[in-house]
Formats: sequence, C-alpha cells, structure tokens
Amino acid sequence: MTTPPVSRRARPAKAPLSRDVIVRTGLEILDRDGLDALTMRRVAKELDTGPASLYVYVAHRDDLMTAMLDAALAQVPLASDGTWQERLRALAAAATEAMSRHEGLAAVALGAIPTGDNALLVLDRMLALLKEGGLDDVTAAWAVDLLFLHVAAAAAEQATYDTKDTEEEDAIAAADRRYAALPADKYPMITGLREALFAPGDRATWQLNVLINGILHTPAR
Amino acid sequence: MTTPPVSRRARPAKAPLSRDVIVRTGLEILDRDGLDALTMRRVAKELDTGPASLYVYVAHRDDLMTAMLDAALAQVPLASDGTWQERLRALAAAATEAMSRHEGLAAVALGAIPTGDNALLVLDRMLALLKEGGLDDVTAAWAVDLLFLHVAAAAAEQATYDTKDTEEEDAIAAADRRYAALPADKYPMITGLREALFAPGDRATWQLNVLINGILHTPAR
DNA sequence: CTAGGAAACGAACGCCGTTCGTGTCAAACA
DNA sequence: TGTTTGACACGAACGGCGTTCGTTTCCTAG
Repeated sequence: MTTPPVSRRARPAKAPLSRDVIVRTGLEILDRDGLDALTMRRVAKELDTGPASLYVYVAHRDDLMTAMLDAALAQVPLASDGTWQERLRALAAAATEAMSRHEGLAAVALGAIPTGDNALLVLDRMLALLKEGGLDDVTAAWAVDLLFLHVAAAAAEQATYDTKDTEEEDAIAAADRRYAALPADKYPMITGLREALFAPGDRATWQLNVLINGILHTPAR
Repeated sequence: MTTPPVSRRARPAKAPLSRDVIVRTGLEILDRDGLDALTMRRVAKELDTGPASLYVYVAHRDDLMTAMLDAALAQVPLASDGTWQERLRALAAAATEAMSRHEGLAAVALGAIPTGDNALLVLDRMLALLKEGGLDDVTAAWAVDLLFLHVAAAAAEQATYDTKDTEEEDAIAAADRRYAALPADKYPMITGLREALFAPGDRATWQLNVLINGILHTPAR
C-alpha cells in the first residue's frame, strides 16, 4: 500500500518476455560477467522482472543453459571449402570455438546426446562429410560420436583457460613450476620430457588430425 | 543454556577430523547419494560436526573435489601386460572407469592441467608407454594431452549416463525417438543413418583405438 | 461488457558456500 | 607445577541461490 502503482508507461515500454529474449539475455550475462553471474535472479533483473516470471518460458536453469548452448551453436558456419577433411576440420574447429566462447556451455554438451536443432545441423553436416570420405555407415556414426565428444571437451578446456588465465598468473606457468619440482625417481618421464610437455604449437589442429587419421585407420568393430 | 553439555564420551569417541577422512567421506556421499548431495554441510553432518570445521583442512568445495578426484585416481592399476598398445588401452580404460564411477569428478579434471599425485602417476605411465611405442618426445607429450582430455570427457559422459539412466526411461531411447521424428529434408544424414547412429558395440575401446592409431599416423607439427 | 485464462510477479521456503568470533584443550614453556 | 599459546573446533550468521505458491494483472474471445 505504500508504493503508488507507477504507470508502466513511465518507462519506455518494457519489452515482453519470451524464451528467446531470456536465452539472449542469458548469453549476454554469461559473456559479460561469467558463469557465476548466470543466475535466474540475475537474468530476471536484467529483464526488469522477478525470477518467478522466467519459469513460464524456461523449466530449470539447466533448460536455460541447454537453450543457450543451442543458440550459440547457431553461429557455427556449416559450409566452407577444400577437401572433405579440411571442411571437417573447419567445422569441428568452428563448433569448438562457438562453445568455448561462452563459459560453461561446453559442460552442458558433455553429458547429453545432442538434441538441439543447431547441434543436430552440425551433426548432420559432419555425417555428410564423413560419408563423403568413404566411410561405412557405422564407422561414420561412431566417428561423429567421438568428434562431438572431443569438440565439447576441447571447448570446455579452452573455456576454463580463457576464464582463469590472467588472474594472478598463467595456469601453464604454475603447472610448469609444479612439474619442475617433481621427484625424478617417482615421475621419471614427466621430469625427463618436461620441455616437450609444454612445447608450444597448434595442438588443437593436431588433435583433429589425429582423430581424422585414426578414424580412417580404424573401422568400427 | 538449554542443552546440558553432553559428554563427548557418551558417544563412541568421535574420530578426529583430517583432510583424509573428509575426502573419504565426500567420496562416500558422492557414491551413495550423488553430486547434488555432496555439500559441505552434508559432509560435515556425516562427520558429526558443523560446516565451518571442514575449512581447516579444505580451502573450498572445489579443493575438496580436486582432492576427491585424486583419491579416486589412486585406484587406477598402473601395470598390466601385453603390447604397449594393449597396456595403454588398459590404462586409459581404467582411468576412465575410476573417474566415471564418481559422478562429477570427471568435470573437475576437464578444466585443469593434472597436478595431483596420482593423476601424475597415470600421466607418467602413459608417457612411458608412448615412448615405448617409439614416438618422439613432442608427439608423446601432445598425445598424453589428448588422451587425458579424452579420458576425462569419456568419463564425464559415462557418469551422466549412469546417473540419469533408469530414471523414467533410457536417455538413448528418448534420443532415438527424437531422431526418428526429425524432418528428412533438413537432417538427411541423421534420418538416413539413424540405425547406425544407435548401433550397439564397444565404442569406448574403438575410440581408444582411433586415438592410438591416429597418434601413430600423425607426428606433431 | 464480461468471463476466462495465460502471463507476471511478490513473497517465501529450504537450501547453499563461506566467514567471523569465540570457545576448548593439549602441549610448550617458565 | 602453573601459565601461556596456538591450533583446532564450531555456533551463528551473511548473502546469496533455485524453485514454488498464490495472487494479481491484463488481454482476448464471446
């Protein structure tokens, strides 16, 4: 009874709620302030409402994050050129990039069979490229499985590096010092190969090459 | 002033707190009641104390989970027999198994360079096997990187299946129905290869074979 | 003009991780 | 032996969180 009902017209006509704006707002918050800031309350506040209002369009926080993941995957370009292997590498790299750009989304992808519209488009495209490479059906199917797993994992790893880096110091430098201090008798290989372990280079591309070459040399069953 | 100070001797001499018992208790709770039940308060209650007491031995919940991960990795048998490839497969499979047996621990491993004692032992052993296979230093180093990433990812995936399965219905069956309902013009490969996509078989072993074969056919740089 | 139903939302519930300040108690020292 | 000290233990609280319930608001269809 204390607050006089301020006319809604006082402010510039609040945009109506919808699943889409909620997902978009979630991505904005995630990108701007990180995973910890992505709370239902925070999303609601950004939309100038209360948390309860979100639950009309979103079942749980997890549901929201799944939707955000698929929205992020909409950015993956499905076509490029070159050999089928080059196109497959490009596709996988793009998917990794899209997922790693938003902290925490990759983790959502790790525990679930892809069902989002855009995830399925990527999957479909991957299957096409593998078939173009001459693989039999089952090998191609198992291969997309493995590729998706790798893409999600690589994105998760990359995302945490992007996040934790430059706070205090490089995580790699810390690990390097840790490895340097290991007892050589208990960890002979690590101490012996320490330089190689931290050798610079494009590991991501190498990893994709490993997967593709491995798939070509390993028929299913 | 209401509760008379019950003698500690009334109960069977409470075990003293320590980092180890906290970690062990955490693992018990995780295995018995799942990731959601793994709260500081719950661990404290199990140890018949308050949450504040844990912070003498554990810095954060994350610190606890990292310690739990390394404790779980202590169970990985480091030796087996056969060719170096067979031993490498066995080692990777054992590590995956150990991590997947405890829901959520694999996720901890995904975003961090391994630094735990037991994780490093596994890593050292892997390096030794790869060198035994005749790989050069850098390729071996990059290979353990990839293998660890895969092990963590595969464990994370496996753990979520173990958890979510048999509640309501199989997740795979749900995905199968979803794929069956897809429009064939937008997702031609998925609809065409649906049978292959859900073909049964030992995918885990095949994936490890892909990695090993790929590594052998893909020198670093 | 009214009835009905979907959307919005204020308030609350029962949790959570973590911190602070105060007790407790055994070992170390005088 | 008496006293100090410092590590450990912990009760209480802070400021959050996800989610639900019951009510109010408002648009639409009749």
